[in-house]
Amino acid sequence: MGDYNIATYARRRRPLDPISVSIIEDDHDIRASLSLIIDGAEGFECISNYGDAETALQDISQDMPDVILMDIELPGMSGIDCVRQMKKQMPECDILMLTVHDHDKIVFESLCAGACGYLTKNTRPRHILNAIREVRSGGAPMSTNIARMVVNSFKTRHSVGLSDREREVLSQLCTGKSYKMIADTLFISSDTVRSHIKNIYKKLEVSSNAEAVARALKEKLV
Amino acid sequence: MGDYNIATYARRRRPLDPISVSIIEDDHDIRASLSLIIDGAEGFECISNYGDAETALQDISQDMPDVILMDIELPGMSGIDCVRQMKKQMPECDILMLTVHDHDKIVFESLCAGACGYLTKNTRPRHILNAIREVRSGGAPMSTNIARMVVNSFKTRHSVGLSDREREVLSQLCTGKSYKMIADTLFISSDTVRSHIKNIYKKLEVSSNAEAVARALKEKLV
DNA sequence: TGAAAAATCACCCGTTCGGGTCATATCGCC
DNA sequence: GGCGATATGACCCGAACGGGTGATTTTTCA
Repeated sequence: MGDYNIATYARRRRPLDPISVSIIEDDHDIRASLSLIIDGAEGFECISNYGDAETALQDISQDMPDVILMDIELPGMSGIDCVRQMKKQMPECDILMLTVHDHDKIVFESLCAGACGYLTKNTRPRHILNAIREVRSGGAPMSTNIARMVVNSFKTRHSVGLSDREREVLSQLCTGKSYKMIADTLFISSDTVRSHIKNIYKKLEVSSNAEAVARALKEKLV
Repeated sequence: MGDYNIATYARRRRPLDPISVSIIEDDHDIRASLSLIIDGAEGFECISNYGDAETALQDISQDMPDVILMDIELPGMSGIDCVRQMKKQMPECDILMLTVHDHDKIVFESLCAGACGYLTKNTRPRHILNAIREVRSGGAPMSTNIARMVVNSFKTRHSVGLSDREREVLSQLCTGKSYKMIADTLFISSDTVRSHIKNIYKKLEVSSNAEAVARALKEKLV
């Protein structure tokens, strides 16, 4: 803990130090070329690399890198679980996923675990270096298609054919209010609220309060 | 509708056409310089610009731009509401927010409304042109700090001191299961589930199913 | 104009939920 | 060894909820 603070302090005091990078990637060739790319560039330093998550988790706190490049498909523990652990050990460290996967689930899980950026493996060397610089200066570098995926995930979907009033009631429900409280807020009787909610349940194909709230929030219906 | 499809078809067939851009921005000077920047660049064309949302909404369907640059602070209807309307009229059109605001709420509201990217106004002219190109090729250009803000919003927070078992029960609750169903899933009695849930309520400071689910999902506790 | 959809309200009935209280077993930690 | 936190379980009670049925009014749209 003491060491940790000193390291952080040193990094802040000497911003012209090279950015130190660790690589976690099971393919030896890719690991070697990433290493070369980073060490060969002005202002970057590859201080360690690992072929699996377990070894990395054990040893990386000695390295204290500024940035980690993380593959997802590793033997044993996945790169995503590894991110979760790493972030507990070193919350100040920026982790960039560098992987072939570009499916929603994997991308979002990585970001939830604490990754600060997400590059697909076809990214050119100079773009990788740019991304490392960018993440270190407070950004979140992503491949273009990943960025769009991330931004699209915010879009409110109105897929289910709820009426305006029903959406209004549902959004009240999502604040955790009781029928009575919703009724008071919308200036209608609580029987009317019940009536709306029964219709909402039918349209959402659910049968309880919690289920409706869960669907509404997960699918961004409100 | 017919016109709309023809326009789309034409755009897809002739990718070398300049990218057509409309600007919605109330400051005349900024509007004029953006116009100049875009028209002065190879491969771009500024086909229209508006000083307020209402006029834009009325007339822009004639312009059918590929990309819209949208300010947020407009006289009358806000840029965010304008995005919502525009997206209904022209779902294929990419909208980039170009504004001074960089507060969470405004940024996320913009993206929920359907914006495909978000640039802060200190963005350099050539970066604006890059962003337009990027959004047109399926990306989601954002200023670096905005990107980090967006990515951070995914992070699972474990701020509230729930025990592992409590988190497990809560995550079941968030799927909309009844106490009985959770009990069966976790192989415990439903009275135990109730007991856990009562403790969860205390820790989350809530007093109902819906409220707990809402907090858990909104604050990403599970 | 006239049918369909949406919004409003009411009542019944059985089930689930929320709050309270209490008890036991286990685990980690000082 | 004992204290606190956690996990497990039970019982009671009243309030809230879910499902069904039915009715009136307003809005919408063809």
